[in-house]
Amino acid sequence: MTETRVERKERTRRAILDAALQLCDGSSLVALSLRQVAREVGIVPTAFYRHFDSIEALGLELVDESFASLRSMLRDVRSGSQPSFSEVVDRSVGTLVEHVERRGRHFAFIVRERAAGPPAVRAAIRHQIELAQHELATDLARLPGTEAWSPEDLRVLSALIVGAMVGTAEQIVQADGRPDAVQQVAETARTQLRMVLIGALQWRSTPPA
Amino acid sequence: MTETRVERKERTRRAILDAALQLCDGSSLVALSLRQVAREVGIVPTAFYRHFDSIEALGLELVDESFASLRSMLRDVRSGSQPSFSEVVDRSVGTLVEHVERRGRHFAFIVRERAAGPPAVRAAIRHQIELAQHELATDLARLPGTEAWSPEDLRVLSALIVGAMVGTAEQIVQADGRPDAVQQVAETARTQLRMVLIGALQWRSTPPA
DNA sequence: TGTACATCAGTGAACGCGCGTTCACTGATGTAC
DNA sequence: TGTACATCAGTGAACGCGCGTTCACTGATGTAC
Repeated sequence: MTETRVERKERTRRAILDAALQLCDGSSLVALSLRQVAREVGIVPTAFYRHFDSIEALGLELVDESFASLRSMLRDVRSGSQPSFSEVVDRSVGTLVEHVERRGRHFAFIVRERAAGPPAVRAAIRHQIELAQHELATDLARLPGTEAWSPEDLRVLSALIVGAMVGTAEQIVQADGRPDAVQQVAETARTQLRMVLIGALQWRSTPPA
Repeated sequence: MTETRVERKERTRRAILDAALQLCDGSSLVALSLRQVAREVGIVPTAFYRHFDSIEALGLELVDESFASLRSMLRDVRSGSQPSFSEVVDRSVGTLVEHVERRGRHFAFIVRERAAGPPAVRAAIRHQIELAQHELATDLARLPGTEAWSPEDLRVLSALIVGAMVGTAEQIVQADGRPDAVQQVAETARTQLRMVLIGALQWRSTPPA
């Protein structure tokens, strides 16, 4: 016996998640059938039920996995001593690129299902993005220059930045591993973040004309 | 005879497009069947083929329709004399809100299928968004304060603004007609645009720290 | 105006297929003694 | 260590259903003369 029953089950479960992620790449979870997944994994369709109640339940699991890696990414960026804006921008974009490349299918999944997944999956993703925005707002409040900001302004700025990052992740996924395209997207993202942060820093001192 | 054969055909075609838009609301085009559409319209499934080759072809038609209204929106914002930044922001956001509310399902369709539609539909949407970004870059080049900008910086800024507007449209669609929620999203969008434009105006004179 | 023919949007039967889900089962792994 | 029993991941047949697509058709509308 080289593998316990528990380990074998976990391996099948993992295979189901990976197969689902791969098969709905380029389509959507709502167009994915339980039988396709079972076929890909090499089990009989009914065996699927030993692991998940439905494709939707599987989708919720994938949301959790995806955001676990996203949160670890955000933790990386936050860690370390208080850096300059320029450093924050470069490190944030760099970490995003690295993670999207490493977890490409998970990010593609999130980007897709956020708008088109089963309702429960969409709700779960929306919730996770709101959490990310909230965490970012908390961090922004600690940066010099934002002391006088209202919570509302912090929220708005966080939403803008997270939105731009989601857009960036989308384009990296679309670049599909071509290094020059990824570099171009990363450079665009860096410039955009700088523009936003410059605007934000002027926000109180220079009200809109 | 109150209706010619051509008029009757056009009416059915219209009904098919509307039914498809309604039925894939909350799901996706890839999960929509020809038979569902036919049932909703009140024709036999095979009659569908008198109007479209496939659901995908119908989707491409919906993309064209959606962007026709988006382009008219952008034309509205561009028209008129050279206004201040503040006016541009307020009018742009106002027009966006109005159009998304009036053409809610079309915008929801675009937002959804952009990430999850059939490949040809996704490509068509991406192309139209690129066109919109290009048009915006052209207009930005005419505003005072951008004379010294590189084409690349204009492109980056356009992408940032269009991205934020897509995000805003997404949230308006999500607000689903609740006036207070729509107002909140609109206010957020106005603030975001102001932050971005303030940053952009400082861009040359204040390089990132 | 009347007639004969053409067009073509919509019909309805039929097909083979993949789907989700049920059910009773098998047999290797795990546990109690 | 050996035996008897429990667990449970995976099996395989069966079901009814909705799907896209084919085909020959109908009959009202439109056109040519």
